[in-house]
Amino acid sequence: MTDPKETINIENVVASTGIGQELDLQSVAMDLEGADYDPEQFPGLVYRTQEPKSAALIFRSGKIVCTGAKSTDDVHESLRIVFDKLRDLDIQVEEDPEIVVQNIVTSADLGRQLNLNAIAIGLGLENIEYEPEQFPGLVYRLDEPEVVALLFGSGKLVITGGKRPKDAEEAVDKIVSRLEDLGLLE
Amino acid sequence: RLRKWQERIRTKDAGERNLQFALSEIDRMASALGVPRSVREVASVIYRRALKEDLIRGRSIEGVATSALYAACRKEGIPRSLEEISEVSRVERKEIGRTYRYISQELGLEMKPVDPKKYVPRFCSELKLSEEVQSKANEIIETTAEKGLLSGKSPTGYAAAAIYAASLLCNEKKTQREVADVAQVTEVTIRNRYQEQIEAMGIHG
DNA sequence: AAGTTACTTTTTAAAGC
DNA sequence: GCTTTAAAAAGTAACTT
Repeated sequence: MTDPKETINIENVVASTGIGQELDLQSVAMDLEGADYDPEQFPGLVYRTQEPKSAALIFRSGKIVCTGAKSTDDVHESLRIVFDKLRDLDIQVEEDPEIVVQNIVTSADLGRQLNLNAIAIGLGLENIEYEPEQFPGLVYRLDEPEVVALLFGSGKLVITGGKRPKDAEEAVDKIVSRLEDLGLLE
Repeated sequence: RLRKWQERIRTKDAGERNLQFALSEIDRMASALGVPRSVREVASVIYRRALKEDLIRGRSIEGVATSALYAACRKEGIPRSLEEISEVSRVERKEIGRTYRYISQELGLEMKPVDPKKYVPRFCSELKLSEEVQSKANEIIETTAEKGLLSGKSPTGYAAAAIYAASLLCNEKKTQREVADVAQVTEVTIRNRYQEQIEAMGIHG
């Protein structure tokens, strides 16, 4: 039997950083090829990196948000590319700006089908949200670690809201043990 | 001081008017849906609780009133789908769903997931199907749900597929389109649920 | 009927309305 | 509250072919 922990896969990492300098997004948009900038729609400029794949949102304040990376290493690599592109445009960028991981989205597989109706009752209707007319997943909010888990009938799940890869592992362990205690796994 | 007193009266009047508007809207929608008086009363109680707990701030009165009615229908065991509810409300389906989840959580309504069987009598009646078909549909729902087929599936689509299957088994066939129309789901959904259900029942149709 | 695209849920930062 | 970005899960829906 595969340990559900070993099925954990990081799907998306969101991080924030800043170059410590104000930017004229209009000119950055003109000089940076592939940049999408529509201030009427959104105040940030969108710049996509190909390898590793990610999308960076660059703001007038010089703050940057990076999304779509598959690991924390990829976040750093993507942002290094963004910093270099800005330097190519003669924009001063700090040596290495602090990068803060804000959210990690993970998927995992419990390896067996789940009876979501029974789980909703078992975990306590006051702690969960399960509205199959609106969304097929059961929403389970954990306190420790502070993450949100989406459980599906297939046994697959999504863990989001964590800041460290370890948060997802701890969450999966807790979910597995709670479901086992309730006799709702297998 | 006179001004402050007038302001209080004005505020009180405004609050009274808002409550009256919300309750009349619940009444109007309940009538349009044809639900019994007990449901309107439960909806009124939920709305007043939401008002007392200050859950309406930042939300529309109509949105909370509609959500209270949706919750009341479920609490009373005669659920209406969000699609049906949105047809008698000027609030869009997505907003009703969001507001419902919010007040449900905040008021601790502890709503159980909707049992698809609750839709069988009304849908079958609209389709003029016999008691026999209803029983068969209920049997299909119960048996297949026990096997875990219900997880994550919409209750209306699940009920629609079971009714379609039962109508075939009882020689009172209704087309997928006819059932889809009363349940307000697509034929594709009925087809998908139907296939899973007959397979789990060991039937070959 | 199959295939594609797209929307539902959750999370998170950013600046501005 | 909303706007934008990414990503997974599974269900439902609306298109086209």
